[in-house]
Amino acid sequence: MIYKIEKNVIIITDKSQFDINHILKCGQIFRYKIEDGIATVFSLDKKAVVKTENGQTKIISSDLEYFVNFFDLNNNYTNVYNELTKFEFLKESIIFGKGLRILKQDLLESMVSFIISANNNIKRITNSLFYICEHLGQKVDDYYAFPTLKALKTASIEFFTIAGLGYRAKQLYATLQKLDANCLNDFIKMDFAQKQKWLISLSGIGEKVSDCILLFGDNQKYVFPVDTWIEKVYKNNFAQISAKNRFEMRKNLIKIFGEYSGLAQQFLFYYYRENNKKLLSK
DNA sequence: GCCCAGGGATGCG
DNA sequence: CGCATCCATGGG
Repeated sequence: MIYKIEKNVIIITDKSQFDINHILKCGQIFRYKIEDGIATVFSLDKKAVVKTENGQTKIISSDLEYFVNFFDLNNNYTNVYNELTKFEFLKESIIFGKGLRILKQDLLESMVSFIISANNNIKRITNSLFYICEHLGQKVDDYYAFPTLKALKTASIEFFTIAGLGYRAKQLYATLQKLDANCLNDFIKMDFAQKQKWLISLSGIGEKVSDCILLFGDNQKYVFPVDTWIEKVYKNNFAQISAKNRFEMRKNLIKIFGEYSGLAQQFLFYYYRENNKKLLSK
């Protein structure tokens, strides 16, 4: 057990298991703020405030059970770290991002977030998502919830354009019109191949976005989202393993990292994106 | 003005 | 199939 709950606060003392800065800044989530060292995280209609003082992390929320699952706190990462460290290539990335964890986010919120992420930058993705919440989500205390599917389906293409989605506005609109509570429930019962096939059949979702949704919104391990950064990492470090395109890079990387693919990808994305100038030339 | 950002859809051979 | 091209938009 890496946490305890005292006086309605989750307490974590092992920073090698949980570093809120790395968890939030590694690109898996967009709805968060860090001000004066205090992090605020939003997921669906929930909010958590995360403070770290004297090496002790406190998570404060009105729904602790939700955030125990969200932060995957019943999963001890010690063993995973030991296995990941065996990959020499990952060592620097793991040292840099020690305490990074894969969040267990909502499926629909992940779908919307990563459809918007395509060929976009993180700042603009963040602004768009907050805008959508402010205008379609219910107000809760001092913030806005992620909208319900019903609310999202009422939004027009024009609304999403104003939200800054660019050409992704009509893609998101089209996908939302295809969704309902039934198909999201059916998704849970599908096997991996069916899930991937269904996701890619939707507008605005290709292989990379599908991998992000499966990794962050469905806790899948055998995925390796290859975006522009991972492509650079590949060209700089795996040039000897020939790959014509991102599809082949993904296949090769999953073959190398196996069940640790999703997490390895996240460490690499974070490390190389944060340090790109000195590490990547191609 | 150019290039880039957590790529995907489309059309052409 | 593989591949080239287009797609909005803000920032560097």
